[in-house]
Amino acid sequence: MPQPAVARATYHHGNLREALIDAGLALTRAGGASALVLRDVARVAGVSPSATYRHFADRESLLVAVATRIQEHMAERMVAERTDAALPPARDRLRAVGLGYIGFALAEPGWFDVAFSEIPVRGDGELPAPLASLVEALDGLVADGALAASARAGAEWPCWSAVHGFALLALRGPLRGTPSTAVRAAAERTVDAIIGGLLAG
Amino acid sequence: MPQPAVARATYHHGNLREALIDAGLALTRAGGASALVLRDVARVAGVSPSATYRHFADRESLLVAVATRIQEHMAERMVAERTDAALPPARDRLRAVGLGYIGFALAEPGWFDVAFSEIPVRGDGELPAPLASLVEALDGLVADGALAASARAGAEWPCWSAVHGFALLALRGPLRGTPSTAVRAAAERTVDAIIGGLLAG
DNA sequence: TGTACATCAGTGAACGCGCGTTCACTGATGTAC
DNA sequence: TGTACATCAGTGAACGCGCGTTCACTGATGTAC
Repeated sequence: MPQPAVARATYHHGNLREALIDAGLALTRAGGASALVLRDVARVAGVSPSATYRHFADRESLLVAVATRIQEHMAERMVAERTDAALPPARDRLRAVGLGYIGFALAEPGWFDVAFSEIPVRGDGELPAPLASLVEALDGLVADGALAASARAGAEWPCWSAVHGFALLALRGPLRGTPSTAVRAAAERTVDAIIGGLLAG
Repeated sequence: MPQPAVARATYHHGNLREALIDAGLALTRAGGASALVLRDVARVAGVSPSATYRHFADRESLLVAVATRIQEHMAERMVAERTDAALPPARDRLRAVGLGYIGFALAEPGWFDVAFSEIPVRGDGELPAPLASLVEALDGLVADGALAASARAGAEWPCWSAVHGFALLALRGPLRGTPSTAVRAAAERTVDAIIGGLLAG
């Protein structure tokens, strides 16, 4: 039972909305979406449960706010790094994006759960923040001539499917409990296979 | 509020265990794992809620029984058919298995949820029933020389990852609501990409 | 510069629902003699 | 063939917990005059 993170000096909190999101981040990091319990969020923020309703209409609103924050955080962490110097840069960038997605999921399973398993996807057709680097990487491959312009549309789905599915199999599926080096090898193979197939097709 | 499926004539049910599983199948088909509510299951089976405890230790046990049944059902439906006569038979069989997995998920989202999203995977290292045809298809590719024997180990993961991820993106992700022909095209592209990459690597 | 008052941001207690689970019980069934 | 009794498979009511949410309230803050 965590105590209030910060004992408040004043009756008015000052920045409760942000504090609630921070509390949500702390709780979901350890426990996933189901750990976002309003009583707990309020306690961690040092406030009574009903105070949350001054800033969020309901639990779902807070969950969406937390999920969005996580997606932004994930996008920052996924700035592509070189993973294989033998590959052409554009292709390696796509590889890094894929491995970064999986890497984040395995490093932060609770957050990944909130950001990509529990949240219904936004209706506006906009992709979540971490997908922006996927889009960029694919555009880069077209610019380099590695991917035909005519094949660009919809190229996100094979890529995203492979890494998303792998993350879930590794977190909740039969790969759970497998030594991390073996998981890493399987992740690389999955990413390399989907990219290879995409560029060959 | 569904009424008892069958009004019982006798005090003793006769085959309540099976009836409870059937009720679970009916409920989860429409509502996924969260629709497996013991009161509802009992009502559909025409029995009082506490009667379920004579046959299952708790909700989780019933859920596992229902999930297993679904997996068996899915495996039966996934008997591979030719999908592309231009491909070598072994390769086309793998393609059919992948498209079958996705097809089942899209046709029966509630059941797919129970069988592959909510259930923690069995600890015995055994793969769920529908994966047997994946194993067979991969073995067939090795027998045909399309896949090197040295590359056989772990080849399940890229394949399963791609179709599993695609199913989830199509059911809960941004592809939800897309016309089914477009979804089908994206599914085929995803399956073809992962297979192409796997056989090329 | 001080006072009245609207407004905003909290509190604390409780409501209410969903739902797994338990408990004391009753009806039906089979088996020994 | 009938009776006593153990055993099994149900019933019905209620417990109890988690947890989102509401409601009447109180403390703090800012603004008009």
